[in-house]
Amino acid sequence: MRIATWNVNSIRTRVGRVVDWMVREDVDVLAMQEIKCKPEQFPHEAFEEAGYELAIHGLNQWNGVAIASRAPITEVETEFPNMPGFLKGHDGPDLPKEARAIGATVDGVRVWSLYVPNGRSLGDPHLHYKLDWYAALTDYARAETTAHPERPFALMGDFNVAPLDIDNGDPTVVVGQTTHVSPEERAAFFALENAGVTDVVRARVPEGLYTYWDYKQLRFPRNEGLRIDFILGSAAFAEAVTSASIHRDERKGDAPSDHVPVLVDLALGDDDDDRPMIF
DNA sequence: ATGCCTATTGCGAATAGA
Repeated sequence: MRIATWNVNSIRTRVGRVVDWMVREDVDVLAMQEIKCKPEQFPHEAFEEAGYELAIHGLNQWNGVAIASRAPITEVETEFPNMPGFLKGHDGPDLPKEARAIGATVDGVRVWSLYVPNGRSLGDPHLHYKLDWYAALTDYARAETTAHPERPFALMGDFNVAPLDIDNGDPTVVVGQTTHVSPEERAAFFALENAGVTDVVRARVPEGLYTYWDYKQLRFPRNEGLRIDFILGSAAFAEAVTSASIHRDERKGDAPSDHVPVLVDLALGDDDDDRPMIF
């Protein structure tokens, strides 16, 4: 199974690019973030014509997540337990939930497409929201990997943290001045990894390969990006991974997303794609 | 450097992204 994540930054603007890439790369499952539309606005025909079914969670022009899959999608959820909500200017326990998470089961693999809150700036309430979101996600990951250790489980998406200094090549992203690299955000990311899910891509790609470059200030031509998009897999998921790649070329050309896709190849027990069963 | 990129809503300026 070839499974990928991509912050598409509006699926309506990017649908041709996204489906072309999926077909070209023989992708079986794609977790998308920032679709920026409601389900009824999603360009589903292009996916269906290419052989994919969809699970979509979008409430308005902000955020929005989806999963496309060649194999049937079951057990769709649009939030994890205790996922925080957010409403600017408000505080409290019962704020509306944003469209930042969708979970589904495909071929026995439990996958989530996640768009972690940005944080906006140091000291902004949105940063507290981001850290609360991480804490609830960490509790969920620990519970899920403990309850079903045999089931491959993956958290995929835009985590909006550059965990290591080598993941930050953007000179405007500075420890002590901006989000994404603060000790608190990095600690939240590492706590998530310590809850039973690990980065299955890092060891398989070159150091200093980013997944995001700001549209401004020639960030991409200067290669001043961030590595903030990840595939975090449980032990059962991680041991099935045979290869991984970051598709930097998808930042080139006309009307790219500011993020590029991240892909892993899984050798599952019932995988009949590429390896004949030998008796 | 007084400007910077893109998308959405809705038709312009505001919000958001990171």
